[in-house]
Amino acid sequence: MAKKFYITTAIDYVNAEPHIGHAYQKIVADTLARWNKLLGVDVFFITGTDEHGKKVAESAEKAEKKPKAFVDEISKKFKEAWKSLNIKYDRFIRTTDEDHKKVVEEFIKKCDKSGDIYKGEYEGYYCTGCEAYYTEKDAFDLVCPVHQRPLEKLKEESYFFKLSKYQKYLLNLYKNHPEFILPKQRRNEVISKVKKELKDFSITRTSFDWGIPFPLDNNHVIYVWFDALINYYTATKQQGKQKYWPADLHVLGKDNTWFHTVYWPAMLKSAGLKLPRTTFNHGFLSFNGKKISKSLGNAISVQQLVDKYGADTIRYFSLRQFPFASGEDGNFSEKSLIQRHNNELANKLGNLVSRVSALAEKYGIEKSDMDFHCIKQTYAEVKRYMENYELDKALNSIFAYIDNTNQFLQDKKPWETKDKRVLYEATNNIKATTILLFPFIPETSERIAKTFGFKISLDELEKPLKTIKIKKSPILFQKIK
RNA sequence: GACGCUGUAGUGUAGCGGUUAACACGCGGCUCUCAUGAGGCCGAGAUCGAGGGUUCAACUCCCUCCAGCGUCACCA
Repeated sequence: MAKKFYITTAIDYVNAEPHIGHAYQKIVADTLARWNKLLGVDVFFITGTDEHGKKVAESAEKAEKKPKAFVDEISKKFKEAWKSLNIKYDRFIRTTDEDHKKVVEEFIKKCDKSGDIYKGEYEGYYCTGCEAYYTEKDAFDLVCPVHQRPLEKLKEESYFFKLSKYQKYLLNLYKNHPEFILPKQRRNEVISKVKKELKDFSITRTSFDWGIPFPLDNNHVIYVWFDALINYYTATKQQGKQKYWPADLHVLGKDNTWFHTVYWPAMLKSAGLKLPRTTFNHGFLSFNGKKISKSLGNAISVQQLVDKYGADTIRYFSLRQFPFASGEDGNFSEKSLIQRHNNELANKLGNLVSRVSALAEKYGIEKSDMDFHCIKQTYAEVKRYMENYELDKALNSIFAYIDNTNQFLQDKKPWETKDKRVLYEATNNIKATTILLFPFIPETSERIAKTFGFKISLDELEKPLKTIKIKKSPILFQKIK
């Protein structure tokens, strides 16, 4: 039986439209999913939207829409954005999906059976003007930052999850499974915080009703986070998908780290379910040097970007520019994107395909006993990088190989010698390059494969190419500016 | 404030005990002409944040300092 790989992205909160920050995460996850598929692994890849909670209810109200109509609309935009970027997921899960609600209810009952849910009082600082609670961090001097008036200390009935009970369990988990929290610096942060103190957390609300009803008490709805995390489990409860549980990799932003590395494993333990293998907590992107912020209104839409630059350019740039594995923040600058598009995609890859296909059309290709050593080596390198989430380095390796092929051509001068075997070799190199590039820039890879008539599959990597008639490729990447 | 991370050519990064300190872009020169005014070759450019220490040997380990950044739970 093939090895399985269950990969998820965070599900996005639908109080605003998708921006490049959301897209970055999906691109990485899609590339990892495609890479594993290429390796012959049985992959299950999900993404989706998180649609409950107070903020969504408020945003809907502002837009003068019913919550459901509102989330339907925004959720659709996320779906469209991922389609335009060729994010090929197996399920797009929404927390308003019927099966999800059922699974969440069952999940809570299981936690209750374990004795981890109790009724208590949620205490916080409340502003009647905002109708919201503030933490002491947000509200200096316990004064509402919006209304500038003192906050009231209020109590509200709420159900709690016994997180405190799992402190030792979690610390053990981090110790015995260092790969549970990647990258390393995030792990350190979590460990030191968990060591300090772990408080139980409130899992229900009564002040609004846009949420899944709490199965143990109908006056309450479930707090969004508790409901949202369970989506990963829900997706595997579908027919035939049970075999994928637990997740092998949760890809998420560092703002979600605490929930995925503390709440989530404790919840799963409580419900008697297996834990995911790895959570990868990546950094944030800024856009042209500025923080992406809904309030600043500078969140450029994914659709706009794709229209402007093309899906593969966005994918390539996102994966090549930022050292994903480091977990550091990065700056998505259009200037750098254009540079990389022109130099790397157009001049190196695009031009190589163009020159080789033109030569092959003119002179033809003829099978030769070529050496696959370099191809094997590049593949091994790329594989190693991919295992470590070093997508930028993997691309660098592939492009070094493209440089090699350009050098090889310069050296052999097939336009003078008309040596069909040289062209055959160059064509094979392009084939290898294309196969390795497929997870990163699928659309372009497919176009190249069509020009040279090969299948995108690892089996083809070292197989000799069929000597079909080749026609000059259309331009793959038009230069920008 | 607590804890943690980072500081390497103009820019983005790699290296993490012994390298002529690497790669990409950018920059300067030369060159081919099959190709998207693309490609190839050569070159300039870094006393590896500062100061101590450990070591036969430090960008690489330790300490101090300076600078920047991150996390600090109900924010998807």
